[in-house]
Amino acid sequence: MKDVATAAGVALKTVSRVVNGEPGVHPATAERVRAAIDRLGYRRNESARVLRRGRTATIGLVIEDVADPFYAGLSRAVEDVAIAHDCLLLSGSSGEEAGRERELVETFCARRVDGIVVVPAGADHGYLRPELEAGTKVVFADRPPGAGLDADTVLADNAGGAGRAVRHLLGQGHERVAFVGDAPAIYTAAERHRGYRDALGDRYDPRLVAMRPPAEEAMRADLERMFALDRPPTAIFTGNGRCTVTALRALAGRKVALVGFDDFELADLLRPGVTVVAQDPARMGRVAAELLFRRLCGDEGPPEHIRLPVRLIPRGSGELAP
Amino acid sequence: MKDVATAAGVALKTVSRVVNGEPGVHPATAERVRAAIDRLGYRRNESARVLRRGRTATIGLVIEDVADPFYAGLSRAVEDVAIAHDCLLLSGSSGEEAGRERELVETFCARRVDGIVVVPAGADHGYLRPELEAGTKVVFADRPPGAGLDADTVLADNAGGAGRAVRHLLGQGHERVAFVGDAPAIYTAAERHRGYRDALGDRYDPRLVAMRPPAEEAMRADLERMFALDRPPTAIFTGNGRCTVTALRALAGRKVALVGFDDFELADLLRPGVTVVAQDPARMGRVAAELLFRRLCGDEGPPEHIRLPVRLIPRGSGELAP
DNA sequence: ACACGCCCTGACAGCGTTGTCCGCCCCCTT
DNA sequence: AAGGGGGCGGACAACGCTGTCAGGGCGTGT
Repeated sequence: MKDVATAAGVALKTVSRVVNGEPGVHPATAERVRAAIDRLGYRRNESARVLRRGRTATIGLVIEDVADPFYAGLSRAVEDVAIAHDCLLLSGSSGEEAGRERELVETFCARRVDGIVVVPAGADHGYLRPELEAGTKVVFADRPPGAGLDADTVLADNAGGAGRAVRHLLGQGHERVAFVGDAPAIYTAAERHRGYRDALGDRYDPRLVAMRPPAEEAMRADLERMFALDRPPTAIFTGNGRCTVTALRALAGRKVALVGFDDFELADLLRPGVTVVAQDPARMGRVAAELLFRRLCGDEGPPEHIRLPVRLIPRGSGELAP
Repeated sequence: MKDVATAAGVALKTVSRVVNGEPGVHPATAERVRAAIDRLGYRRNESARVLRRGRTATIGLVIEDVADPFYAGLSRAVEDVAIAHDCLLLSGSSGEEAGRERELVETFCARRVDGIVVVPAGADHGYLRPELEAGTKVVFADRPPGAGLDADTVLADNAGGAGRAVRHLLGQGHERVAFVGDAPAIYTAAERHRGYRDALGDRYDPRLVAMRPPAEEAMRADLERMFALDRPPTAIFTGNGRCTVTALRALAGRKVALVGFDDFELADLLRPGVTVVAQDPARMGRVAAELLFRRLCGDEGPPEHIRLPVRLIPRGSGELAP
């Protein structure tokens, strides 16, 4: 910038004014400055600007894994909202590890992001307290923060959606509905299990429940165990997109009714089409990011807890008779 | 930091030394400083650090759309490599618009990212020249830069893979193989078309070629037109993952052999399984990012042009007889 | 013609950090 | 006991930018 000023024969501050489109610069001068800028290939140093002004125009996003379609969709929506607010997005995948989540959040804070959207992997967010006090805005998406922290949260209607799925299967005449979900430590998995159990009431049988990170072999074993029971399941409710896909593989053509939580591409092209309880990851991302920007714009209201609806999409697999 | 120094009763610089783990600080002093840091919830301001040191420990990634599984996979791989080098990742989606690509790249440069991995949407990268001269390292992935710029590039073997797919279909006895690809302005689409045409030789018939952004209705019309020909296609080669999925929907059960470029989840669960020429997006991301970091570590060799192999995965749809 | 005011420009400080350099003090050696 | 050296701590400037404030030149009104 100094070089530009020298080249254009003006003061540093005048160049700054031109670069920032501030008023009060003679058009001819501005033109000379712009010419110098082009000639020298000058580009403003945002780090210095940030240092001076205190706002980074950057938000952070911590998700579980960008390569998961659910989070990819959420990610894209957050990005779009950020762009609309002239912000950039720093993102990182926690890989479902609390430590990694914390590292990411702390790194983002050290870079003075204006705010963060977090899909928490850990259960303790005490480490966030100093950040929150320092004014960093945080919105939790998909899962709530650990106990003792009341913050903005955007969740899907997990238990409700699970209940919906189970009642749909019961409505088809199924009496034995299994649940295949992710590790119980994961909030969404636990909530969906709760919704499943509540909807089943007396019919609930823990032998029909398998909860662990989805892996084909393990799931196949779980399913075999269930099918070997006296009264085997005639329907399965899977707890998230990856569980659904893994289950479809593990079932290998066995004819069972199935409803999955989370929609996924090609669910309609399989035979039978896969009935799902669909969330809208893009909407979740958008809502979370918009809430974050409202906070950044000075909204100081009490923490909001938004619950997004889910919807059942019948495609065939959930309508199979027992 | 000043506050910490005051609180600990030491000089600013001493705190800096503690924070950076520099030697030459008495253990007791260091402990006092750390206590003050904890007490005050101090966190180093990276912006100031960047300003002073000149390195941001951040790299940029410009892709077409994070929500596309191909780019999501690539993205995750780049992120992993960045993390391994203690770098953060700024990412943005160009949405296949040259202007947006340029904006993203320029914004990243203004933030002084150390380097950028770009999946170019535009064809003219003259705007990058000043950045390159300023020392910003750029690696192109999936598509090469526009003419006149020789830079590090990581590409898949597009034409070769397309030829492979077509020869596979010809080997099953097909004489009429159609190509359904993305817009011809997209490098990968054009290359795959080239491979397709070269492999067909005399059998090439432009009436069996449809190239445009994949949308179900338009593609259905294109396919109907082809099937209405005197000698309709008995096999289809689709030019990328989205085209494959769109084509599967547009075909709606019509029995035609099909090989798609790009693998996708569930391709094995459809009936028949979808035969594909698979690239490895994670590998592309990893290779590109590692090349970038080699450059950042001072490798000044001539630009590299890496071509990644693809592999044919037969699953049934490509093995249907005419 | 003079005063006043407006428009434009520039000097300067400071954002929070780190690199350089200097000086103190203590301990060891002679 | 005096001199030298090393280990430790501190003062200062600079990174590139922007906010504040002051000042110069020129037009306008009386």
